[in-house]
Amino acid sequence: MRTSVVTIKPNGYFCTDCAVRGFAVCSSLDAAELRAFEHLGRRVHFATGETVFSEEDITTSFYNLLEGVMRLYKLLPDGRRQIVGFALPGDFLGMNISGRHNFSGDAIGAVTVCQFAKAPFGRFIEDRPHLLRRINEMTIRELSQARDHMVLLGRRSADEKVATFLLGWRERLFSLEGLSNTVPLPMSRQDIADYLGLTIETVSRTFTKLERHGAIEILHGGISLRDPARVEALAAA
Amino acid sequence: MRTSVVTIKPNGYFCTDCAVRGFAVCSSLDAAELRAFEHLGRRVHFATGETVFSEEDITTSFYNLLEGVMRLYKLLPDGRRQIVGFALPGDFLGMNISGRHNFSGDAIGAVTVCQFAKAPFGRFIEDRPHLLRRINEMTIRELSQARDHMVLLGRRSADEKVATFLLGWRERLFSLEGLSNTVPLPMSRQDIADYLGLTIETVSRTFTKLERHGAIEILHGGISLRDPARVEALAAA
DNA sequence: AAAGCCGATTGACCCAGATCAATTTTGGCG
DNA sequence: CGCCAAAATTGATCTGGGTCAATCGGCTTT
Repeated sequence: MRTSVVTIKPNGYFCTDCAVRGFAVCSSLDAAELRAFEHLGRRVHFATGETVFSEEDITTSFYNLLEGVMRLYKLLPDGRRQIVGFALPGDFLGMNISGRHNFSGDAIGAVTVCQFAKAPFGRFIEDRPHLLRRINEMTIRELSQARDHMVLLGRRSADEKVATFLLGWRERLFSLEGLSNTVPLPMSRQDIADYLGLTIETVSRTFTKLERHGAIEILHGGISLRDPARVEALAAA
Repeated sequence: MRTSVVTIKPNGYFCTDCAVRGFAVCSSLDAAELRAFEHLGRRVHFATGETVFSEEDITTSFYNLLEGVMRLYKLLPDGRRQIVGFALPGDFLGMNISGRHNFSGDAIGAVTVCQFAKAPFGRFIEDRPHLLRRINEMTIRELSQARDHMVLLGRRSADEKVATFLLGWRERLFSLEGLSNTVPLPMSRQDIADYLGLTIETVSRTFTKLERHGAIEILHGGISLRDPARVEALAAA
């Protein structure tokens, strides 16, 4: 038996084995393209709290989130913060037209990203309209989520915001780890408050109230939906 | 002199003469493509208050706004409304991935749109990646605006919201009708309130307050920026 | 020009959620 | 362990903006 010739990728990973292969941008690439694509990205790790990219920074890279959770946010000059979304594995980050990131992203817990230099990535896309179509599709989905979130921020009460957040977060985790009434919340209460346009105290009080009414149970690092129907009723209102 | 052969478009318009030719989606098409494109769209008029498309309706058409202003909004079951944006000439509407519109759009004043049936438009795009790129670019710009608006809705005071709105609206009109301190406001106070996540009374009171302080002057159908620097200071805060 | 209507403004009062201020709980770390 | 710092909870109080209720004013209709 002869020794097989194996290509070893510099950073030791293959796209074919990638955890997000099936649902990230790269799901639009066939096996041959994937081999070319493989040389474009490199895995990079970030520790808890580290910033992956900053608002107003010139965009030099795009990122494909592989592991962990990120908070994406914008700051006002006086320090007020609005979290515009949480990123989960499979999310593609960094697209913009101004040449600068229009929000910051940092790691909630340990994070692994697949980092692409902007120029080579742009060249790779150039003659692969199916990849562009995939990116456009993901952008349109994000835009739809952004509009839903505008409704939440502009027109919903604190109770409705919290209930909607819990159900929406559970729904997003569904595709990654299956449906469960136990919902892990890796982000802090402050993060949740800044996502919902509330203060940390209001978020805390609302959680406590929901627990008192038997709708949820507060766990370490998450919550459990004791009465999903009741939470849904609150969110629907 | 022989009689010249002239192609007459069924609805009597040519894309080459179109008011939004230079900055709408079609700006990515060359002269030859434009002639093919011309047969896809038809001009449709809507009167004040008419609905162009409704949330949850199956998407059968895309729209290129040619004349007028539209309000784009989502409703909660109990009637609360969040306006997610105002559309101006050149805006492209109707893209989604669910197959249904995810917001409603109706005419503020008289509106003219260029309507495209979804399927033929999709086929036209198929082998024209530059058009797809143009659409993607417009989507990314919208997403960036959506995120800015989330910050406004979640973290800004009523004064800041109103000041930011006036400047932002002036800025958007800039490219269409030049920079001016007189800002037409074709939408109602209720529309502004539903865009900013406020009530009509708060919008009205804030306008009055800005006028008392000499920052603006309230006109019929608009406002005039008397002290742009002061309004900018309020918005920046 | 009087009547009627609808959008906008103004005033009086109220309350959801913010702010301020302690605790209490949790999570490292020597 | 026990100590410290950070996060979360809870309580007391305040207030920005909402709610409710009159007007006001500009347009249309006759």
